[in-house]
Amino acid sequence: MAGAVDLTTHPGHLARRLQQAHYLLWNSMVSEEITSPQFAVMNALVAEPGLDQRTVGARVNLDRSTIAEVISRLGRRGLLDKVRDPQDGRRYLLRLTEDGVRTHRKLTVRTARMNQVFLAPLSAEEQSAFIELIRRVADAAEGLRNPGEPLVAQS
Amino acid sequence: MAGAVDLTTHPGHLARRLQQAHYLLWNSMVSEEITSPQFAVMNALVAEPGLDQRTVGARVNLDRSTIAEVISRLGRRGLLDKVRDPQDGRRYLLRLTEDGVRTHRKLTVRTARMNQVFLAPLSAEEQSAFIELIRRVADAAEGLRNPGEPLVAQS
DNA sequence: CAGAAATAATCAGTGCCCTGACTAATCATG
DNA sequence: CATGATTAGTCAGGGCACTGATTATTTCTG
Repeated sequence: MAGAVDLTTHPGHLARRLQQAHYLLWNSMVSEEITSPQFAVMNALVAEPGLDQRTVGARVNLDRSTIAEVISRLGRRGLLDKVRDPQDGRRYLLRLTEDGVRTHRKLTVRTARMNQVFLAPLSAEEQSAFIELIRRVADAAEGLRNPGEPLVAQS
Repeated sequence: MAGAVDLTTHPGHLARRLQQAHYLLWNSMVSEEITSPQFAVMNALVAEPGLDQRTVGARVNLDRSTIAEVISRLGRRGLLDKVRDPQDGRRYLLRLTEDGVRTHRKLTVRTARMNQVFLAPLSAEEQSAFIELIRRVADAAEGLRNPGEPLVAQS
């Protein structure tokens, strides 16, 4: 074992394991059709209908290429509509269809149940700490890449 | 915003963001050639040379398909050797090449630096808590899928 | 020892995630 | 108002991650 490190102390390796574990739990408890990133996009459009792709991507932390794929899949399933912005011909304005809204509502319930199961091994205080610590590390790391961009809206 | 949930309280969404943030930091601070999962595989083979694919996968939490791809890439770059097990013709026995060992050693140093930067926003106590909480949640969620399999070696 | 069950690896198919190069539309400046 | 810079979206390419089906080998059992 000369030279090997203990990966269970490496946050990156743990982050990957955590994400995979969540992926599997989502599949078994929430949906086999809609993925967690797809739900995040739908959720952003429930909060703010009519956003363009780029902005949705910023809201849910998906880059321009990935958001395009996710949106194309949601569109193919009839959960979302794309319309050219008449004011700005580069943009597509996105909004959920009736079906999309219904699906989002249904998954919201299941997601809450899944979150409980996922966090069940922790006490209530630990759950809050867990959420807060991850958020701080993720925020900081994301901030390293977008040095200029303020996190709160800038008018 | 009727019906939208706050994703910053959803551990799954945070896990994805954390993993992505780590991916980007790895790319800029450790290597653009070798990925974090590839490093994990190499590390497992430094610890236990001669493992077969399946077992390496179990050590680093990668499924049979993914581990095959990762190993194939490492093989193509000359970092790892695959030899049929003479005792069991189904298995491939894996071990790093000289170059693989050298590369692992070099990345180990950089990985340690990256971990410091990644965790820098947390105090020392928070860093320990962060690691421990993620590990407990990931362990528990992984346990949900492999009900029978004990976590420690079983003879 | 032959047929059945189990196991290691592969393959096809889907989806997420990034980068770099490209197109089309808009905006800003001279 | 024309040219250049910026911006929204697409596309090609590489890598990670899963499932279900298939192949080859070994093991278990009658």
